[in-house]
Amino acid sequence: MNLMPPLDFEAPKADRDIDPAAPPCRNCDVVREIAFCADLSADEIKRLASVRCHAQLPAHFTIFREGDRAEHVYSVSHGAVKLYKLLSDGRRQIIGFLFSGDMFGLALDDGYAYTAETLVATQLCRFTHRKLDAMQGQMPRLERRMFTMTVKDLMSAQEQMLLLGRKTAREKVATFLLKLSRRAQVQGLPASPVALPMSRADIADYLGLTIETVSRTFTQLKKDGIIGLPASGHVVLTDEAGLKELAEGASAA
Amino acid sequence: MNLMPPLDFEAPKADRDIDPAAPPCRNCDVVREIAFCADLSADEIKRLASVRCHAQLPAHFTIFREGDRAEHVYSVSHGAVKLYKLLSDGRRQIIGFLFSGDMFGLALDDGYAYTAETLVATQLCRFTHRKLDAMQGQMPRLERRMFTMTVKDLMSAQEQMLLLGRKTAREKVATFLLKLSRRAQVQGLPASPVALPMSRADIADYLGLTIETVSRTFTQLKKDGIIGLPASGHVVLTDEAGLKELAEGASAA
DNA sequence: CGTATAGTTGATTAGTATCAACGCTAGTGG
DNA sequence: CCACTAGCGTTGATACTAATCAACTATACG
Repeated sequence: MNLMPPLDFEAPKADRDIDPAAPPCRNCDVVREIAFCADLSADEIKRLASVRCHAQLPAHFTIFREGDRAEHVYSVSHGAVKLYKLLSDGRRQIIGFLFSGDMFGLALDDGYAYTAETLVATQLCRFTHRKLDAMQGQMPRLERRMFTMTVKDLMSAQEQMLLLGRKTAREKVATFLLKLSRRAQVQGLPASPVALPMSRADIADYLGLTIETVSRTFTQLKKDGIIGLPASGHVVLTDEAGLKELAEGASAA
Repeated sequence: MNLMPPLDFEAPKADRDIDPAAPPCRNCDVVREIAFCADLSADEIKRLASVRCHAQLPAHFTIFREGDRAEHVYSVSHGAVKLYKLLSDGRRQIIGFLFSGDMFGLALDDGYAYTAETLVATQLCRFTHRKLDAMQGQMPRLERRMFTMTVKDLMSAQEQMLLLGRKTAREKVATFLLKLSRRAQVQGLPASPVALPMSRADIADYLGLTIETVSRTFTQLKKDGIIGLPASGHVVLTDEAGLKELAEGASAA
């Protein structure tokens, strides 16, 4: 099992590096379309902006920890974030990788249910739950949007349950690569040379495997001509149809 | 793996047995508190009631299938329901067991993402998405309530990811029993002789195990004096503290 | 250029799946 | 009313996937 503790053990001072006067996100065009700011009127965006903070965080920065009092909701402007839960002996399950436009930090009373950490240098939007709640009823489209995004997250989580409970290592890796590829396309990036901003350990903890099994599976898929591994951190989907078959569980080779 | 197809292969005629004039739920007192009808004003409940259907369904009845056009949202009044996803070769993952007050059937465009089937004779409330959408903005507390319930479902799904990806068979079963026990308490039932309305196959497909492993694990927990198995379908939590330790991953015996 | 970290590969083990047989329970028909 | 049968659950023997342990290589960093 994995004994990797969070990489950043400083007191969780999320406020450091959060500058209310920081400029808005870079790739706004794409993000505006998919983030929870989508669908809003100009007026609504203005009101929302008044309770928003931007932050530029370095890679491997702990945004908050499981159990921390849940004060903020976040939206990824640019970069990548992982969310994970830990067992007492250090076993870790990554419950999601987030990219531009994704939202996280929703919680009910009991504090955050997971730890959030940047994978790479990341720009975030931050909103306080309190202020959002105070605007409750005034921005129906925002509430609606957050609801829809949460339903989508739930369905994605259910897909992941199927993966974790019933798929083989090979199927898990295939599904993972396809998911990353589709996510890249949503961002307007090419489907095929997919960037892997996360480590093998992260992939393993996301798929319920060990580092070694992930590595072996990559190698095997490469040997079978299904993927290419040109450079560390990048995968070419040579045979996307083959990957899809694998991902859906066409059990025989 | 499991080759269990849905038990009911009739065309999905959910309308059969759905009688708009049927009486409202039995254990309303409890259900009203926890269902999504909670928090509503009398007026809101009245309006909601006007778009609601009740249904009394037999055990092992398929309510809808993965991929069906998503027309309704459901709330369990009385009974128990399982939700599951299938791989093409029949492998199955149960993504949730639902009881009184639980909601299901939310979907985005692409049809239901899972199949829903009763475990026992079950009474349901049904609402059409269309009519609920039409009331959008008019019943903020209802929307809020559905949102909160979805967030709760998401957090529960994330817990289950940790279970499926990182827990051992023993830990999985312990976690499952505790979860059932806590759910029973919410319904005002005793914590300890817990009813298991689902088969070993269902439990296995919920925990990402096989029937045999579930059976063996129950036997082992009984030998260790942690649980009692007085009759089929019931479990006594003899050593709740021990179960909790197990569930949290206190790895050593 | 040297060291630390991440990733790959190999050998072995362990936990759970698979295959198989058997017992129990409940429903059925004589 | 009771033997019969079907399905569920349990138990045992064996197989196999992925984990563990270990060594080595490649990459990044000071």
